[in-house]
Amino acid sequence: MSALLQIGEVARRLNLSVQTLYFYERIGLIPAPQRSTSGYRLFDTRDLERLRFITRVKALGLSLDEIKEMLVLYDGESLTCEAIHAKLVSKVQDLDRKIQRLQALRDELTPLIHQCQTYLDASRPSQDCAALQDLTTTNPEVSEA
Amino acid sequence: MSALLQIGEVARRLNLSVQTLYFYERIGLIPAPQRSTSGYRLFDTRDLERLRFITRVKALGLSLDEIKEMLVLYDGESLTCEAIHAKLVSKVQDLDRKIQRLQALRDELTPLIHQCQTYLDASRPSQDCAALQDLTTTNPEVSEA
DNA sequence: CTAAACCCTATACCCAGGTATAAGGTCAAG
DNA sequence: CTTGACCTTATACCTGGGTATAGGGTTTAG
Repeated sequence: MSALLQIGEVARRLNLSVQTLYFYERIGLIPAPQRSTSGYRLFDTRDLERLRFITRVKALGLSLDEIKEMLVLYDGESLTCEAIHAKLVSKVQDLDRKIQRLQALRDELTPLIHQCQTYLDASRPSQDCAALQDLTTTNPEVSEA
Repeated sequence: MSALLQIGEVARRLNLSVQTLYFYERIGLIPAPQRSTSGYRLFDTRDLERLRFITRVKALGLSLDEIKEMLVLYDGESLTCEAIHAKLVSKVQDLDRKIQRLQALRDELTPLIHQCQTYLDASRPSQDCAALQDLTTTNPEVSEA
């Protein structure tokens, strides 16, 4: 057990492509692994663990840059509960902000749909749309855009 | 009134950059405007109206491709209530899907935060984090990723 | 000995929605 | 007649997270 694995086997086990592994190495997400005499990459257990950490955190929706920050802590043996807690809290706040922006957009669109619906209900399905009139006559350059 | 405007003035009025207007022309979002004898672009009222429509719809969160589709209807005089209604409904559905994905992510992160909190409360703030252990020991290659 | 199945590097490309830069032409004021 | 604020084109660059392709070397089975 705990054998050294070639890149293809690693890719297969972690469900990543070989190119993705090259890419992760290139951007410094993982360190350069050992090489065989012929120059083949050989990944050990530590490498695999690090990659598992990466894929797991990535699946949680953190960006590669955010993961890189966590890996600095991981490398420094200072991946404490506080540090992780802080990262997770800030990520959740970030998600909340994104959700709110999308909700706001949805809330702006919904009345326009109702407006269209009113026209459709009035059996004037092909008339110029009042909602469209709003869109062309409002002055976006004056609003906060 | 209804004078012809140079590109800089148009950019100023619509709060866009000149380069963005070039870009919109290049990708076919707006038609090539008239030119002066010296080759300067001259935008008329129709051009301005079209741009106002674009900025307004863009502010609603539609992509330039989606706007291009709406402009085809606009150009064909067939920008009916039905057509707009359908576009808006599909956009709202799209927003709903995005919101749900972010919510799911949030729901996955939250218990991890609570787990961290438990350790912090137990006055073991710098110990290895149980949440992290979960992250390194679960097998992402087996899950649905 | 050869063919398949691996591996390597370097480079370019993809998406969206622009932004930046270079290198030049035009127009009005002073 | 020159300066500065405009305008023109073409081209390259940016973000994020990879994917694709070209042109090689290696290893293993038959």
